Amino acid sequence: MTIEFDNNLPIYLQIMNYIKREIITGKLQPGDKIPSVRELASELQINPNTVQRTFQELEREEIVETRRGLGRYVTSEGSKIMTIKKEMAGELIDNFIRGMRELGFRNEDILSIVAEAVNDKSRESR
Amino acid sequence: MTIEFDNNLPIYLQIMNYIKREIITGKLQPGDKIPSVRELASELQINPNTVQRTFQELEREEIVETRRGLGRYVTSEGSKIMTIKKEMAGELIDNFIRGMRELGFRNEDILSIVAEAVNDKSRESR
Amino acid sequence: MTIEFDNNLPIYLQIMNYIKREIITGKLQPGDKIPSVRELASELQINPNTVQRTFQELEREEIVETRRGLGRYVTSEGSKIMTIKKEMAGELIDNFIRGMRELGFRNEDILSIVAEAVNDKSRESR
Amino acid sequence: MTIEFDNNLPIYLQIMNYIKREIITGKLQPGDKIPSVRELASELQINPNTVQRTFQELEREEIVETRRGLGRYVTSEGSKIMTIKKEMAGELIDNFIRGMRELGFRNEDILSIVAEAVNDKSRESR
DNA sequence: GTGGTCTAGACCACT
DNA sequence: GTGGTCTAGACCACG
Repeated sequence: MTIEFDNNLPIYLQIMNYIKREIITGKLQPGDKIPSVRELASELQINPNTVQRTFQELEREEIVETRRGLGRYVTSEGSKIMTIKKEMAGELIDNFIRGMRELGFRNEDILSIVAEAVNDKSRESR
Repeated sequence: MTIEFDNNLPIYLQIMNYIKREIITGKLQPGDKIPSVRELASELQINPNTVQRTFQELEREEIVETRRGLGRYVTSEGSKIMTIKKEMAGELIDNFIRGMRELGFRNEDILSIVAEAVNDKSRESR
Repeated sequence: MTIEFDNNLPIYLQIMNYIKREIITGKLQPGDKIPSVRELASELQINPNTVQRTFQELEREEIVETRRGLGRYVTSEGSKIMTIKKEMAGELIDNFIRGMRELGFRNEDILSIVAEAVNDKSRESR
Repeated sequence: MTIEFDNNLPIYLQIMNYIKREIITGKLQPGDKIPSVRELASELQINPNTVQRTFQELEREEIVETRRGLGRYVTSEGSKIMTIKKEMAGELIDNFIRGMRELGFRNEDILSIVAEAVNDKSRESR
């Protein structure tokens, strides 16, 4: 596991997003154990405090839960996962459409631009 | 002119975006004078230094130019405007599509979601 | 007469330098009349105050002198011209050599670089 | 570390130049940590904002990079250093030669003047 | 501890 | 009037 950090976004948010994506795409399943703070910190070469903060936030969002003395686990509540996915997608799309409208694009423009981009970029996907 | 400030983004960036949008949508034309630092600061109820920062960055992006002792003007190079629009739109769409892909959406999914969202939100547009 | 203004240097200094060069290279001779403030201002499309300032400074440096009711003239004292030339050249060379030394260049380096540059740039001269 | 400030040039530019020279002459190596904003500000007896401005500009020129919460470091890309040196030297020499030409000096004149000045000033160098 | 942003207010050079 | 720079001091997020 490696993450290329983007300097503009707090590291803890980048890790949060990374873990959420792992869950959404099924690489982390509900009930799976996630790495300990120390493990993850040394693996990613970052400060344990930062990892700690990541997990705190994930817990606040009820995506991860602590089992005393056993470690942290992905919430076993499967419905939560779909909720996260919808939330993240909803945010993405809202941002996008609001931004495009502010630039003066109309609905048809937006649709055709997306259509083009989606195909154009299919080469880059793996 | 009023801007509702969003606390998560630096004010100077929000003003930058605001002005870029004014240019893109034609409310500010190439060669137009933009407000002075002091004017805009008092209008927006913010510190002149913050406005100064905004203009400095816009100048670095060659969107605005200073004429000594006279004030600042939108760059008279019309071609710049299309460039800005494309840059801003490109960034929006890249972010969006990358994000959706990371969430596991496929091209068809993305397209249909956008189609739906665009119509759904047409009420809000004016 | 036209000058392309460089935004980093005050306009009045740029005009001063321009006039000094005209004198040094003999295009303006000692005793020649120079244009009036209004003439020069309208020719260069700048504020008369700026031209006024230029002339004031040139007068302070005794390069130009006012003859009441007749206009301004290049000083008739020929020796002054050589002085100006030496001053300007001296400043240029001091700046240059100090700068190069600060960058760690040695005497030999400086000489060879200048030799190269001088030849390299002879194409551009007209 | 002390800098004698020249009143004609903005302080932040003088510090920028100072740091660039430190890097070029090898006193600051790629990857080295540079002083924190507060440190340098108190050392040079200037306002932290001024130092901040300095570093911001150096960062924009990719000479320095920020590691979040850790401090700022000289870019580890060694090639950048030669680029800076060439840029700075190129600017010096361009200014110099253009200036001398404008004063009516010919290539031979320039060369001999430099030769003389370099030797003349060798006393001051160390 | 670090840097990033912002406010308040000042002085200066330039047009 | 304009912008450019600087000081003084504050608050915040991040690691």
